[in-house]
Amino acid sequence: MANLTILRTYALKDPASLPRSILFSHTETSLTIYDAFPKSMFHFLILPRASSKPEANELDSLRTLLKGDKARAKQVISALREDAQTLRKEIEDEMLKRYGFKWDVWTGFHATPSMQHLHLHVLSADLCSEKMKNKKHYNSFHPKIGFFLDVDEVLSWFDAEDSYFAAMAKLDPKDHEAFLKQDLACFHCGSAMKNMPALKAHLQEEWDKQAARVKAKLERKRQLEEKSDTVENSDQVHSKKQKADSNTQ
DNA sequence: GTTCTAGAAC
DNA sequence: GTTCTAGAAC
Repeated sequence: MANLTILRTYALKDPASLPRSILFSHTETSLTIYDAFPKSMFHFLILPRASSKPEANELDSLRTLLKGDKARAKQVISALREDAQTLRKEIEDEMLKRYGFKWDVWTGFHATPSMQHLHLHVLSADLCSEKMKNKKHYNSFHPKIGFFLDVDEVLSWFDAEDSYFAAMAKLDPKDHEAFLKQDLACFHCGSAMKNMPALKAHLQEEWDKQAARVKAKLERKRQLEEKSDTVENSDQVHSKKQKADSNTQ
C-alpha cells in the first residue's frame, strides 16, 4: 500500500532534503515533483509548501482549502497556476528537444484525489504512458468528463455568485466517483473504446498522427521562410544592381 | 495511489 | 484458453 500522506511530508520538509529523483524544482511557496506514476509522457505535481501542521491541514485538499478563507484560497491557487505556467514552458522546451514539436499541456486538480495534500497536476495532453492501466486512471484525466478540473475553471468559481461557488466547492466524492466509471472514449475524437488495451493503442495512434501533422506543417513553414529569404536576398542584390546601374547612368 | 487475482467477457 | 476488469487488501 502506497503512502497516502507522502505529499504532506514533502510539503513540510526543507526542499534541499528531497532527492533530485523526486524534486524537479521549488520556490519559496511551492514544490514541483515528478509524478511517481506518470499518466502522460510528461507529468508533474505542483504542491504548496506548508510551514506548520495547521497550515498543512488547511492545504489537505481542494475541498478543505475552499472551505476556509476565500481570499487565501484564491491566492494559493493563483500562485500554483503561475508556477504551472513556468513549468509548462519548460515542458514545451523539452518536447521540442526530444520530439521536435510541442503539444498541449493540461493543468488541473482531481475533484476528489486519493492522496492527501493539495496538488496541481501538470501533464502533457497525450495520456500515453506505461502507468496508464485502468479506466479510473484514464477518466480521472479526461479533460471533458468533469473529474479533472482545469485550474482556470476552479479560479472562475471565485468570480461567480456565492451560491455557485458553494455548490462547486462542495466537491462531494459521491458526485464525482460516477465520472470515473464512465465508458471509455478517446479524448481526441470521442470514439468509444471497448477496453483499455484498445484505448491505449488508439491514443498512441492519435499522438503519432498529431506528431506527423504538426511536423509536416512546421516543415512547410520552414520551406516557405527559406524561399522568402532567398527572394528577399535576390531582391536586395537586384536593387543594389539597379542602384549601381543608375549610378553609372 | 498499487498489487493481486477471481471470475466475467470474449 | 486467454484477456480483461474490478474489488479487496487483516
